[in-house]
Amino acid sequence: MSDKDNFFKRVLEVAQLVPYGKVTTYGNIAAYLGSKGSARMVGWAMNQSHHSKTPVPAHRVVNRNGMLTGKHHFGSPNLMQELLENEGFIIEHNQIVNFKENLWDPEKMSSE
DNA sequence: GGTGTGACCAGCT
DNA sequence: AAGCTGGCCACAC
Repeated sequence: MSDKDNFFKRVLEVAQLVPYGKVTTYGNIAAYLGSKGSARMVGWAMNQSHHSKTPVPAHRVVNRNGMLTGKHHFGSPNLMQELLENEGFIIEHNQIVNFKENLWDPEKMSSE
């Protein structure tokens, strides 16, 4: 395995672990990886997630406010919202209304 | 090899 | 109260 992919790939893996109808935050993923302050890196990995061979549900990853900050990176700015709404989410002003209700934490799995 | 930036977060002014 | 800067780690030029 490539050692350089440790963080980058780890973020993608966690993102792929997010179940249907659930969302997680950059900070949670970063904290789960042990680097709470590297939330930016999580977003960066998401940017490269398009480059990743594996399909990454980046639309299930939002910021701490539940806002679709990265919707602009999905190819279509409304694509992210459509995907979330398709999973039963309620988006208002680019923000997930029931975000907190469907918030999923990687640490909560504790299946490591 | 140094500088800048990036889909963020939290603290300080 | 709101705005801004710093900090974190990795990648591109």
